[in-house]
Amino acid sequence: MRDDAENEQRGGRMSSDGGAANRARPAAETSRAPRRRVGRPPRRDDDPAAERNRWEVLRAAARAFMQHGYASTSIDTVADVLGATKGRVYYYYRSKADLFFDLHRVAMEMNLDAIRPIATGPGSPSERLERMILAHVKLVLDELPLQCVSVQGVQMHLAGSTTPTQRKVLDRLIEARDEYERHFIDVMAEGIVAGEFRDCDPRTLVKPLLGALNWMTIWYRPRPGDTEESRRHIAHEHAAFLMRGLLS
Amino acid sequence: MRDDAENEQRGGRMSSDGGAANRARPAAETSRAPRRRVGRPPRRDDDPAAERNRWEVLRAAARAFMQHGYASTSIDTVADVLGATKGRVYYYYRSKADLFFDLHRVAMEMNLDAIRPIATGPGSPSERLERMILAHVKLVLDELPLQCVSVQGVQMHLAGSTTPTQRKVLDRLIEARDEYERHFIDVMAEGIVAGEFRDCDPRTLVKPLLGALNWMTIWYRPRPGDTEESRRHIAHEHAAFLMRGLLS
DNA sequence: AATTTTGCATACTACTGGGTATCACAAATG
DNA sequence: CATTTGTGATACCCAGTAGTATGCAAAATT
Repeated sequence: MRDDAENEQRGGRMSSDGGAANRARPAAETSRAPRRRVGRPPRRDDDPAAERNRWEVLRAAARAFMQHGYASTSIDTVADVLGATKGRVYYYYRSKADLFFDLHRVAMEMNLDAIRPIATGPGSPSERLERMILAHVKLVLDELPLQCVSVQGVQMHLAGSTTPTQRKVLDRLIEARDEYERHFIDVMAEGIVAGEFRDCDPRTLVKPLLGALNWMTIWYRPRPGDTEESRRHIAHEHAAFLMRGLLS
Repeated sequence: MRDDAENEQRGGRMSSDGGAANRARPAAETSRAPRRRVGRPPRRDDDPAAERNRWEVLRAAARAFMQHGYASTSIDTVADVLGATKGRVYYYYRSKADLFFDLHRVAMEMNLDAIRPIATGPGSPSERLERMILAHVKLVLDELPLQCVSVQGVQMHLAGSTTPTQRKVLDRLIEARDEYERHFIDVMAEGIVAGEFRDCDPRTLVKPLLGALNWMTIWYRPRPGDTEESRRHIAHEHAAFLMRGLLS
C-alpha cells in the first residue's frame, strides 16, 4: 500500500462555510500520513467502473448544489440525493471543497470543449459568435446542474484560505474561466476589425454578454410543459438579442 | 411593558443554512411570551436615533453578505464588521433571516423608487428604457453591497420552510421583484407596439436584460483607480449594448 | 478455498454558529 | 439622587455538520 506524499493540512475552508475540525486529533499535532488513506482515486485512476461511481457522486453533488447552493448543502444531503451515505462521498473525495472543485473542473472542461473549436474554427466572427452563444445556451439547457455549479464557482467568494494544492486547482479553474472569456473577447474584437460589429469595448461588453447567458442558470428550471420548441425559442431569442447588441 | 402577541416559532431556517435550536429551553415547551422581548423596534419605530443604529447594522450586514454570501456569513462576522458583538445585532433583529429580509426589502424599495417613476413617466418607450437601464447601473455602482444582497435574494434557494410571518414578508419581496421585472416588460412591450423595438418576446428577453445588469454585482468591485469617467463608460456601454438588442 | 482489496455503511468526534439568558452601563426620568 | 428604560456585551446552550475511525460484505486476486 503506497503511502502518498501529498498530505497537507486538510479541510481548508472555502470562504467560511462552517468548516469543522482541521487537525485530526488534539494529540497528533499536524498529523501526517494517517495510514489507510481514505480518499481519492482508489485503484488506477482510469478504472472505468470506479470512474462511473465517481461520476454518480459528482452528478448527485451537482443536483444538490443547484438546489441549495454550495454553502448550504451538507455532505449528508449529497449522500441523500445519491441514495447513499457520507461514506460513499468521502470514499471518492477528501473534502467538500475537493468535491466542488472537481465538479467545477468537469463543468469548465465541458464548456471549453464546446466553445473552443467554434471560436478558433472557420467562419466569420459574427457567425462564430452566434454559434458560441447558441452552444452556451444549449449547454445550460442540457446540463443545468453542472452549469449552475459552474456559475456558483464564478461567484464564489474565496476570501478564505485554501490549502496549497487546493489553491493550485483553484488557479487552474480561474485560468479556464479566463480562457473562456477570452474566446468571446477575441471573436468580438475580430468582428470589430472585420467591420461586422460596431466599435465597442469587448473587454467591458463580454461581462453583460456572459452575464445574460449565465443568468439562465438562475431563472431557468426545466418544466414538464417545455418542449424542444420552447427551448429553441429561448436560445434564439437570446442569440438574436445579444448579437444585435454588437452588430453595426 | 407591552407584551406583544406576534410570537411564533422563531428561527425558521432559510434553505438549510445550519439553523440552530428552536425551542428556548427543553423545559418550557412552545415557550410563548418570553417576557423581556429582545428583538424588533425598541422605542417608537420612528425614533431617529434608534433608526440610525438599525441602519448601521444593515449596512454592516450588507457588506458582510456581499463578501461571503448569506449562508457563509455568521452573525459574529456581521458583528465584527460592525465593530460590535452579536448582542447588538440581535437587539435589532430576531434572526439572521429577518436581518436578510429587511435588507432585501430596503434594497428593493430603493430599486423600485428609482425605476417606477421612469417606467410610468413621460417619454418614448426607448427613451424610458434607456433611462431605466442607466438608473439600474447607477444603483449598482453607488450601492453595491445592497445590490449584491438584492441579487442574492433573487437567487436564494428557499426550499426550506419559513415561519408564517417570514413567509408573508417573503411574498412581499417576491411581489416587489415581479413588479420590478414587469416595469421592464411593460416598457419593452410598449416599444414594440410603438414600432421602436423589433418584434420580440419581452417576457423572455427581460431575463437576459436584467441578467446582464445583475451580473455587475458579481464582477464589479470598486477599485482605487476607477474614476467617474470609467463608471460612465461602463454604464453607457451596457446601455448601448442592451438597447441595440431591442431596437428595430 | 483463503486472502486481500474494494466499496461502501455505521458510529463516532470535535467544533461552528444560531439563538437565548442575563448582566452592565448610560441616558433619560422622577 | 434614585429609578426606570434603552442599548449592548458576555456567557452560555445545543443542533447541525465536516471529517474520522472502523466494521463488513462482495468482488477480485492468489
